[in-house]
Amino acid sequence: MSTEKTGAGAPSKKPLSTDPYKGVRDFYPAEMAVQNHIFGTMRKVVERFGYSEYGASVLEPAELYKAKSGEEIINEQTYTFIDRGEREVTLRPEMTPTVARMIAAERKVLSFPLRWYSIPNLFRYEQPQKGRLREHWQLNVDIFGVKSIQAEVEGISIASGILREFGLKDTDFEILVNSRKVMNYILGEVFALDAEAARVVSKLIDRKEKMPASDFAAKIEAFVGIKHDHEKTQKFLAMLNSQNFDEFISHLPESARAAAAGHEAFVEVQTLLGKLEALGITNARFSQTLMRGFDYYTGIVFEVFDTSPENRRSVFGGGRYDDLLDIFGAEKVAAFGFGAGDVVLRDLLESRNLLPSATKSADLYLAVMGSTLDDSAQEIAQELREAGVRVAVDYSGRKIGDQIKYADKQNIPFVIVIGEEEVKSGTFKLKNLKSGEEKVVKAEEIAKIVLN
RNA sequence: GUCUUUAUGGUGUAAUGGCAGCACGGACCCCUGUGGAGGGUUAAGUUCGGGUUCAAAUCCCGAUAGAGACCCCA
Repeated sequence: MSTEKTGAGAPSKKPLSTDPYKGVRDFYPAEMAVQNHIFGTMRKVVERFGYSEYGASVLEPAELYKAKSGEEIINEQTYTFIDRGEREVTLRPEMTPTVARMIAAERKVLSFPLRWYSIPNLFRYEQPQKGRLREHWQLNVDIFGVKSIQAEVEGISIASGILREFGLKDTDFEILVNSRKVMNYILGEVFALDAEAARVVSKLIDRKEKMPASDFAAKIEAFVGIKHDHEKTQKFLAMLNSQNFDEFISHLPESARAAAAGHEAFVEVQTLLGKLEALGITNARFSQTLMRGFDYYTGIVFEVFDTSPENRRSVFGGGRYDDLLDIFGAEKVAAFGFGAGDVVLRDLLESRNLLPSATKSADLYLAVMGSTLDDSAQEIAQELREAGVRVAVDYSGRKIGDQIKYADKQNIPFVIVIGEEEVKSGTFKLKNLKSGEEKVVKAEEIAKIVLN
């Protein structure tokens, strides 16, 4: 043990682990470059739609998350602790309550509509698994103050636009759309389930794909108010298995069909799909089994899935939540938004080879012939930096060959060797490491060639 | 919280109860104004804590961490 060698008599301490905390990641420069690429692409697309970035602390009063669900139990999947002033504090597990809080606070001052986005890190205490860690970053895009379906159209266009910007084709992903109003109507009115039964059945529907069809059927039949009515159960299941909206309607009980087809919520879904298609978004479709876990959604909900079965988790998800400001006693604001987590997105891009390859830390490396020339090299570098070139200087005093080797390993494309002659004459041999070419240039020509 | 599975230098691996080895990578040296080469030197490892055994990287128990599934999903 190396530690035991060191201390002469001193009690040896166990060295600290270099592992990051369970379920969180270190971002070494290579991973950080990927992360920056992901965030940069998101920002580019979102800002194209006129959205402004906001931010907030990772710490929130725990009550913010209790208030939302109305349940007493603070969710077990949060990091919650008591601070030195006896306040109960939670590391934010999602951004929506925070942004709702911010908007409620400034409700009277802000002019709507607001188009806001943020890329916060979020925490949840759970067992890490594919696509789920304890800390992740999530793009949050929200539009406030737009009641019309155009908010949904815009939000889903952004989601689609981001994935396209990453290089994905419309066939690589699909956008599933449902409506809380549709499902409330179906479960509550058409199948006459009480609120509790509707809630349980909603959860079941959400998990439908995770269990054998027979189990699912048995649970549906056993649970809900359609107990002992086998025919009705079959109808219900057939409805859930529908491939499209028309089929879905056709499986409703005869008596409800006409009313449903004309129901505002049903019309809304179809309108949305029509408008998306008109914008060239061809991969959106109705999905009656899409539920989403949040209780606060009030209308349209959507999720984006990878069409290859490798990534089962939704890449993006969101919906309309018009009532969330209620808990702050603020006047209602219409809201539609979605989140896009970095973990699942990264998995998706990686599986399709759409992540950028190594990035360069500098454009030009100055190899220096001996440390007496360091100062001269600094001066040359400084001038080039003023011209916008990213320049790094070698102070190692190593042999030129080694210095060039280093530049190559760092993926720096150009090298200039700084020696007595160069400093005196002001002309340099600019070496392109990719091609091996070497070109004699004057100082003022360097920037142009390197930045090209 | 539950289950499955894994854990050997920085990385990738070998050693199936009997000398912890190899490759790549790192540092240094040789080659002294031009890279990926070669030669040489060197540092660096059995995740942690128990147990079985004459003997443990190897078998057993526990912990921790990774991967994945469940639960949950914010």
